[in-house]
Amino acid sequence: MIGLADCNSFFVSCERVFNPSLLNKPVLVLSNNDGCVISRSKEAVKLGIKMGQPVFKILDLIRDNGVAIYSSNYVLYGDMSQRVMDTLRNSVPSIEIYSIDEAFLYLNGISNESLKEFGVNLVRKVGKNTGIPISVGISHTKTLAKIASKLAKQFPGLKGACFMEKEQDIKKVLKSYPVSEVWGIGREYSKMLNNNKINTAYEFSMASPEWVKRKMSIVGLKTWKELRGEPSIDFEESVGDKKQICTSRSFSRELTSIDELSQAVATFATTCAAALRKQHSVCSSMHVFILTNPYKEISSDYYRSVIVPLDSPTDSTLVIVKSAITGLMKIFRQEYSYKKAGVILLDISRKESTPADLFCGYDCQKHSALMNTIDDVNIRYGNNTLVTATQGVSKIKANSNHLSKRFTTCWDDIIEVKI
DNA sequence: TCTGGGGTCCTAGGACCC
DNA sequence: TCTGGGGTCCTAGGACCC
Repeated sequence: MIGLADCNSFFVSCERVFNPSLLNKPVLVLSNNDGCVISRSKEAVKLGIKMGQPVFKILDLIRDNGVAIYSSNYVLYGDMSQRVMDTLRNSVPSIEIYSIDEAFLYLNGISNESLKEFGVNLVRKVGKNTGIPISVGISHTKTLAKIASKLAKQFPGLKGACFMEKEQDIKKVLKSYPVSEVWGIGREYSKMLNNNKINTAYEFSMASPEWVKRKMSIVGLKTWKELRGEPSIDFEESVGDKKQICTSRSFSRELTSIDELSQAVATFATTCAAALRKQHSVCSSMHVFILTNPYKEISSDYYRSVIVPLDSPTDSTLVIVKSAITGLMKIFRQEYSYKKAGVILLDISRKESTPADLFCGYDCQKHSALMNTIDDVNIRYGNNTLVTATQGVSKIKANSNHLSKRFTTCWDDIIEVKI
């Protein structure tokens, strides 16, 4: 049997742990720049606030109902996530961390008779250890476990855990489960399926495998099999290396000068390079892109991007920043103002399996030593303590007007709270 | 005024090979 | 009239996830 543990309104729940007055009240956590809603408490959902909704459209609703709002505090959420995962890891044979707030549980060795009780106890244990409420779904496949966890949230009588085992029970659930809510079936496929008179998960599971494969590729076929109880999506215990590393941001205002844009792109490239080194990899090309504001009424839609090949595989911030700026110069146009930019590192491979390049054009060993030092300093004293000159010192600041403290990780914040 | 960010996998089609 | 056939590799774009 496979389980799925899913944190309820995770970001909101993290805020509540350190501010219990938020319990039972409508609370929102906002995206970067305080732009849109990315986590909602149950009470906020009841007010009709949608996931992804732009904040400026619901200001009245927020004011009239006393909704508490928070800027996203990823340092806090990342740390709380680790605590939840630690408890899960200590409670089952093995786990697969699927996202910041979800993990699949491998339940080998636990008898089916005790699984229902096991789920309820796990919910209690995580709540006690971390303060975070979770839901647990248990069934034959990952896709069915996902559905079970949704039911666990939906029906309070289940005490947070739903065990879905018997064929007739599963059939009954699938018959009233909208196909659009099945894991792996998004907006486009839902539309297509609905057009073909398939509205429930059960109807989908009754379609012919040939038809499903033709319309939805083998990915769709895997989902089809999983709904029928046949495990088809692998359990991955360890996370592999990333195959691409992306850093991109929207700006709080539109940027027009190449200097400001260069600073931003250099900063993104630097963040990417640090992540690259963290997984002991090198990259041999990158993608740089810039966008104007797509929501502006005067249509000036403008997306430009360029692939920059590197002379040899590298993990040097200096080389990566320089190449990113070279790319930016190729796509920048003076007559536009830009709302967003990003850098994606591509062609990533393990550093130790990449042969040294005799002709790389700079002193690789010196760069390596320098990068080690930069990483050490930035780990010890905080990100961006040591930066390249291109990044500049007057950073373009994101809007983040409702930020909570880094209660669990930052000494300055902790002291301030105590006082 | 104001609209997130970071990933994965699969397929079709083009370029190229002999 | 008729213009080979079989294969690989790469990339862009489309779908999905949280």
